[in-house]
Amino acid sequence: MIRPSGRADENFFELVYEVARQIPRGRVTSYGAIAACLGTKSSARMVGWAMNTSHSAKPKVPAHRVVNRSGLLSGKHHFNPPGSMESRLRKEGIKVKDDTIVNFREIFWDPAKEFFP
DNA sequence: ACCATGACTAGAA
DNA sequence: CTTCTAGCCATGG
Repeated sequence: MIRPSGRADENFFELVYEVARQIPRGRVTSYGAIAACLGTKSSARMVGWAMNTSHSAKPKVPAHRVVNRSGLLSGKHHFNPPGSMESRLRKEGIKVKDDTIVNFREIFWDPAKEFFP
């Protein structure tokens, strides 16, 4: 983990962006997984908030590859247009049905296990 | 300062 | 499977 402090600060957002940018094409992860990777395991909500403000982040953050722990596209209503999240995922070969990633378990990318070698 | 609201989650029933 | 609870903490009224 990067930040053992367990406390969110300005760096937290940048760290969330960095991790999210490492998500490979065609793979997805969850808010909680990113939070855990940063040492703020119980603050998945803050990861969600970070995604909310990630629209202005540069380089771009693939926020569409971050969903909740069930594989549900809980953040689709924050995209313009709302359907763009699903279409981007489909474009990467990810199957989505009823706002949920079908093979979520198989394409799940855990930053704690695969980001830091 | 107090209170409500979330792109959340783990655990319990 | 569903529903509920508690923990989380930045933001805004």
